[in-house]
Amino acid sequence: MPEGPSIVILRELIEDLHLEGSKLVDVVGTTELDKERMVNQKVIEFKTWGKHFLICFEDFALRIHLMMFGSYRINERKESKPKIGLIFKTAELNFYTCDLKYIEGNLDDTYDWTADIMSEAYNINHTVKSLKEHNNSFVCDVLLDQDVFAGSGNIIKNEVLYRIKVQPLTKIGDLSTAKLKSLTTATQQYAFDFLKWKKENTLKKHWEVYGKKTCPRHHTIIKKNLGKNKRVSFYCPECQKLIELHKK
DNA sequence: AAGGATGTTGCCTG
DNA sequence: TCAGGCAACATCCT
Repeated sequence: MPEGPSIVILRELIEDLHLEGSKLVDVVGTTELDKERMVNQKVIEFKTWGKHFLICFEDFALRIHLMMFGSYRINERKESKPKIGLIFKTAELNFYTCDLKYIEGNLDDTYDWTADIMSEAYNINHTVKSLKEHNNSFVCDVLLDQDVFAGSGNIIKNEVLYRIKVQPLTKIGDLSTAKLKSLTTATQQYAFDFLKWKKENTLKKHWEVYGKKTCPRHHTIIKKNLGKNKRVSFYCPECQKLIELHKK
């Protein structure tokens, strides 16, 4: 389910219901969280930060993270009980298998919006700067680091690396500033392509390496668990060579 | 139909 | 001591 663009789709679907300003009539679900706290509270806004979906109230927010297996239903219910169900007078939002948490106070104190690849506040120079604090990290790890690229996930990671022709085990310190800039812009660009394709239901069709056997240039793709997190990487050893070519 | 996967945290161990 | 490994959470598709 998740990766930033999918969470943006969720926010847009919910924004279409125009629930901002309305109060929660009831809150149900199997969560251990204090559900009463939200009853009769007015929702100010729905926001996203990376893979986080945020329901903002006067002085706190509910953070919903769909993790790997999360799902939701809008004005519908699944067979199973929701982890949390938010009942409004005119609508209900049900979330399943998700991680829930209250964020206290101003969200700006918790979230750096300039790191969110889907945000209008996303800032290329700021991201290049934070990349340079990870000179010794592999690019495949950094592309999953939510403090650097909030909202990027394993699909985005693999597709971006193919687009910019960088091998997953390249160290950030071995990339020129210009290449770091391409990495940063390509991640944002791919995220918005992902969003568009996901809406059209054509996302899979556009994958160039993720889940593929051969790349668009017909080379055999390598599938391997790489980096400190050992997440699966798909890459083309021909198109993405591990060389110092990018060093200036 | 078993196995793997768009994710993250926190505990255990050496 | 702390980094790395790995289980846990729980679902759906192939």
